[in-house]
Amino acid sequence: MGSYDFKTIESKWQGIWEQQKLGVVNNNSGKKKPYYALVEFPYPSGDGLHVGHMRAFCGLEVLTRMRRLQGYDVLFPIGWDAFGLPTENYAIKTGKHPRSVTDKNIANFKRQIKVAGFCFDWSREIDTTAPDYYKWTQWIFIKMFERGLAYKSTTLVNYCENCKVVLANEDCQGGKCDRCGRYTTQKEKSVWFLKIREYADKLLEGLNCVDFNDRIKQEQRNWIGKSEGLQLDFTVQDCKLPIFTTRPETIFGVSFCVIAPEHPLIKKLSDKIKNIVQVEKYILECKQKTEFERVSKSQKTGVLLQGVFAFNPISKKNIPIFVADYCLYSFGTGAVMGVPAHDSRDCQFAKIYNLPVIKVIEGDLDECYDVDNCSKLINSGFLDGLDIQKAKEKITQYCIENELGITKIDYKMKDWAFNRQRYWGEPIPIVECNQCGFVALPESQLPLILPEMKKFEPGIDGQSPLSRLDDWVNTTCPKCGRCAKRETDTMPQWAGSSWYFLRFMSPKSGDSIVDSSAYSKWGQVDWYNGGMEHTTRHLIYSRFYNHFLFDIGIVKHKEPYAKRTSQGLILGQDGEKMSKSRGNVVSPDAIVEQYGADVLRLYVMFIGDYEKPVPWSNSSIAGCQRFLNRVWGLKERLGKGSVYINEIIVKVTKDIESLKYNTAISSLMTLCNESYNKGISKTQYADMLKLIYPFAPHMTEELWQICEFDGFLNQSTWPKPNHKENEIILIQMPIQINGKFKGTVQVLRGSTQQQVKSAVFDTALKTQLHSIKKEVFVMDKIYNFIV
RNA sequence: GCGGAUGUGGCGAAAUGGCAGACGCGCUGGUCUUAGGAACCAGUACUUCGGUGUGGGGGUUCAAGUCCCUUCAUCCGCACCA
Repeated sequence: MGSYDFKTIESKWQGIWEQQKLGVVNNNSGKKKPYYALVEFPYPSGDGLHVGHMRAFCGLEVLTRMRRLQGYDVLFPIGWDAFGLPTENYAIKTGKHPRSVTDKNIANFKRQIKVAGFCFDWSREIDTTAPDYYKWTQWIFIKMFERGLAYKSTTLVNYCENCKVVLANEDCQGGKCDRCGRYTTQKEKSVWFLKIREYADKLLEGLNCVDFNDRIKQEQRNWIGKSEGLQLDFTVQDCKLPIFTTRPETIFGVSFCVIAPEHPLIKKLSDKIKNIVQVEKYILECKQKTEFERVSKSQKTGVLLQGVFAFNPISKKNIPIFVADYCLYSFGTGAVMGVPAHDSRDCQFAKIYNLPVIKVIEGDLDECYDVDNCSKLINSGFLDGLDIQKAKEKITQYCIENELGITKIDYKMKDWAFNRQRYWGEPIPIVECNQCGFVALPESQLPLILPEMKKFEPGIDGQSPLSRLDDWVNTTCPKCGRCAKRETDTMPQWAGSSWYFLRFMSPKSGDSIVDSSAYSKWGQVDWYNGGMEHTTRHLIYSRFYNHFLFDIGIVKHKEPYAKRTSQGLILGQDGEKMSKSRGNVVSPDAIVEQYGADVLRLYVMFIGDYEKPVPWSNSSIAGCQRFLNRVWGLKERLGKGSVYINEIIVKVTKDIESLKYNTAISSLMTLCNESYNKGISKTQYADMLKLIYPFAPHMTEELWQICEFDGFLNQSTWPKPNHKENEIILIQMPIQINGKFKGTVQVLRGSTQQQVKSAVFDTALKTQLHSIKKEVFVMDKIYNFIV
């Protein structure tokens, strides 16, 4: 059996599909059910597509190929998330313009996607760097600005010295810059923020009505990090010192207070703090610590504020105050009540400074951080004897009634630091006017085009390149007409990708972000697949954008994506993450060249559990090639015999719906092997080709034509199981004695207990079945005799 | 520390509580070939051939990889969040 000529066949069918406009879907073709499948549009890097993209795209490619045969109108678009640092850095390094670099990279990506046979709707291709696209990215920013959701504020922000850019918390998780890996520093800067925190609860609630896997939901919940507690006012001299706690019931266990180095109280009390020189020195040391040093939970440090005390309004005691950098200014009130008996961090700190440990919850351990909820309060005045929950309620109520505190909710998630001091991004459409303050450009002035620049290196001291264009910077205020200056920073890369799923519905709409009839056809994305690494970045940002657009009446669904899945990484053959430096990168181009697109597609779907990481194997891929060659070879043997295909139809359909591509393919392999043994009819072969088509569309289309089946395979219909009446299906039924497997008997499917029993008594097992105590029979599954 | 997962052959893995290891790779032997990194056929967990085997230990059940308890190990995410 020879192999098929994949090169000729694949380019032939790619040409035909392009002519047929196979991926193109019309917004007005009313009757069919719509289905919107979305894969994350790629960042067109200079390295080209890697096999990870193939896996990410192929999952929904397979689904959409099936959906079209099932009679859906399928929207499966693609575009380019093309603004961003790597392109800009590469352009600076090579002296090219990011536009030309981007265009070249896009052309390469497009070529690679096409030779892999993906069936995207190219008529809807979008590019976030195109002015008619980023017009709307800017428009959304203005809408947020108008509603007070975009504001500028001077505060400490994450800054990467290497990339010379301010970063959002999402861009430097673990304190490291996403782009270059370097630890970021904290810098005081004037920065645009989006009030994503205002949407924290909506983002949490929204998770309850979408079909995301639990891992994704949980990571998002953790990232948002909601905590509910009590904000309670201690007093220091005449000043209030609000502290935030989720454990108000431990209030009688407080033996000290800790405030963050940035806390304003220190300045306020500076003349009363006796050791202010020492305190200021400590604060300076904290500022000079790198993020790494600050975050690593080494020995806790701090300095006592001498001469001042905090008054605990509940226990009426005065307690010492420390400044210590384990207390974060960015969370709660920047001040903590120290309860060393019931908090491990406070305990560590108390040990260093010999502070009293007051136990207020009964328990065997010296330090009981994790007490169970039934434990009773002790040493706690009017809370004594209550369990933790009751005590919590009572103290909270007491504080509110006596106006000592309020219940408060805080989030780990911070507002989104939104501007970048770099060139290759969307200009922020705001001017600053001495008279009117910050003023948004009117919609008629959008898009605000990114001006041409020859030299666009980041400026010294974090100045944006655009600030060097005096002609561009100096403008007039749209409100009062006086002189004004443009904002010179650009938006982060996440801006353009936060709403792109909407643009695909009507990519050319000139007068609105999305055409309303197009929106009413497609609405939510039915299934969105992308990388796990975007869970607390793009996925959260785009949900935020959509909730906002819902609130201003642009979209009708609160949540943009009904279902979200994430493919696992494809690792190198060595089991390590693919990277150029390790030299373990597999290029899809090389695989397509050697094996063809169908084999590559089939293999990335067969390689393992779709949602788990899996190492690439250069030898395993040959199995997929053999399989396709065997399917090819079957065409010579049609009509001689018959094979059971109904179960396979059901299984493949179900498996494709539920990300179990590997088992779908393995059952097709079994079918193929059986067809060689038992023979296969022409109609069964037609069904088989349909089932393989989503994975290996080129070869199956060719076989469809060779076998002279009707029309094109891509226009046929997805097979349905065809159960013939009185079809005789024999099965091997396992027989157990005392729960141990003893052998099988061949019976008709659906045989009754009596029928199976008599079959068993026709075998040698009969001799072992003397005094039967009990029998367990499950039709078509098992017969267990207890003797 | 918190959260989420995952532990099954040499490898990737499969199994609505019902024959553990399907399917594929690799490996062993054979057929056919000038040749084999082609194709085909047979075999491939361990075994003292009674059985034993899904990280370890308990339990529920006629029946456990699967459910419950416990323990160990690995991976991922967040991480001094009060």
